[in-house]
Amino acid sequence: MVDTLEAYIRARISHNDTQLTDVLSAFVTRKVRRGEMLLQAGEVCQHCYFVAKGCIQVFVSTDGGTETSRDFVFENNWLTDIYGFANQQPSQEFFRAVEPSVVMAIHRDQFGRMQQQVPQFEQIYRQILEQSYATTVYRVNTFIALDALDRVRWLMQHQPRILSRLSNKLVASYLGISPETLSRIKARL
Amino acid sequence: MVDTLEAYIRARISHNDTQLTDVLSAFVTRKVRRGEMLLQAGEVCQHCYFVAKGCIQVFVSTDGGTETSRDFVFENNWLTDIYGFANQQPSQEFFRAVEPSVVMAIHRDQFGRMQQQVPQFEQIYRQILEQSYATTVYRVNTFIALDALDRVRWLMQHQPRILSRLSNKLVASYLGISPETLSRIKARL
DNA sequence: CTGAAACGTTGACAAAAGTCAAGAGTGGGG
DNA sequence: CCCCACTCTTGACTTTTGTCAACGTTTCAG
Repeated sequence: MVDTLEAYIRARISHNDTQLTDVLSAFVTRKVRRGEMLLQAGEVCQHCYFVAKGCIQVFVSTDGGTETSRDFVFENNWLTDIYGFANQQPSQEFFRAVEPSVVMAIHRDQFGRMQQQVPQFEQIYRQILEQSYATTVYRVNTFIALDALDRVRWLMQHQPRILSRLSNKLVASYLGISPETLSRIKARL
Repeated sequence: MVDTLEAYIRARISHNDTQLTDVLSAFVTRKVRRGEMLLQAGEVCQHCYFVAKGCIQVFVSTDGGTETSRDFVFENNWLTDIYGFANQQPSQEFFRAVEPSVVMAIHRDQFGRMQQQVPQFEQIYRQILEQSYATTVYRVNTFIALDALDRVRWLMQHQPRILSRLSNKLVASYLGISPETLSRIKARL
């Protein structure tokens, strides 16, 4: 699975092979079973993950037990509680594999070391940060304004993968609507 | 107004006075009238602003003309379309002064120069990025799950300034509810 | 100061979405 | 490969929120 990560990095930064090997060896491969948690709310996130296979749900849980998904991270994407990871603050979110998954994990300490040793690593971090931020801003702008129907339409246009690959229950938790409403909306499209 | 920015920077980075002067001189002071736009959707954001006084509304506009506010940036905070600013992409958002305001503007070219010349500048940028990201994540997690009443309660707890300082219409556009609903909710609290 | 334009409040009604329940369908762990 | 737990769908009903309208209040630009 390290090849997925290697390809990702090769495509993005200039490098020499020694450095690339160094970077790759800082990552640990980890299999995650369906339903298994990678991070619990309240925990301080110590790892940055590259999802090599599968899908990780990022969600919050209310007192009533309702779960709301902020994001689904598929293969070839990064996953971490960025703010908590950088500032050693407890996470408010949970990470859970919703498919059998494989992640490449780098510990915070190694991550810091890499940032100092490999300048391009810093660049990648900033790219991830900027990209994640842009995605989240987009999500706020879209969803505060739209009703249930338009949210589904938006998802069909911008994230069809979420609709086709995940259960209605999960999709509904991403859209902030009930599964029943989602079911009815899909029926009349 | 440059003193506001100077205090902000002094409080955050180690420096020598020559560097600080260099940094400050890269900024241009600009008065913004109430209602005046600092950025139009579709435009590429060329500046990073430090709001020294007043309040800038960050919002999107739907085809129907409905405006939804993603953020209100008060004095002592940074304002830019981060993704578009960094990647020279058109903005989807508008920036508008909702109070008579004063901003300190730094052009993208100067910004890049400062990042190279003053290492701490890079740190500040990353801080802003991480902070903005965290805020936006918080907003998504909160609002997708909550109904109108709980959104208002959340705002009272976390952003009372928005409630007390801005008009009901603006607050409603931030909460994603109608002004009438907000008015009714406030009446029975 | 002042008046026009925007804003806030309230009521009546309509539309959207949630809740609860029950039965059919499905998928993945053993 | 099969069965059980979970999910999906549909219906009936309730609750929440939006919309439209009317009118009083505020605000700020000239």
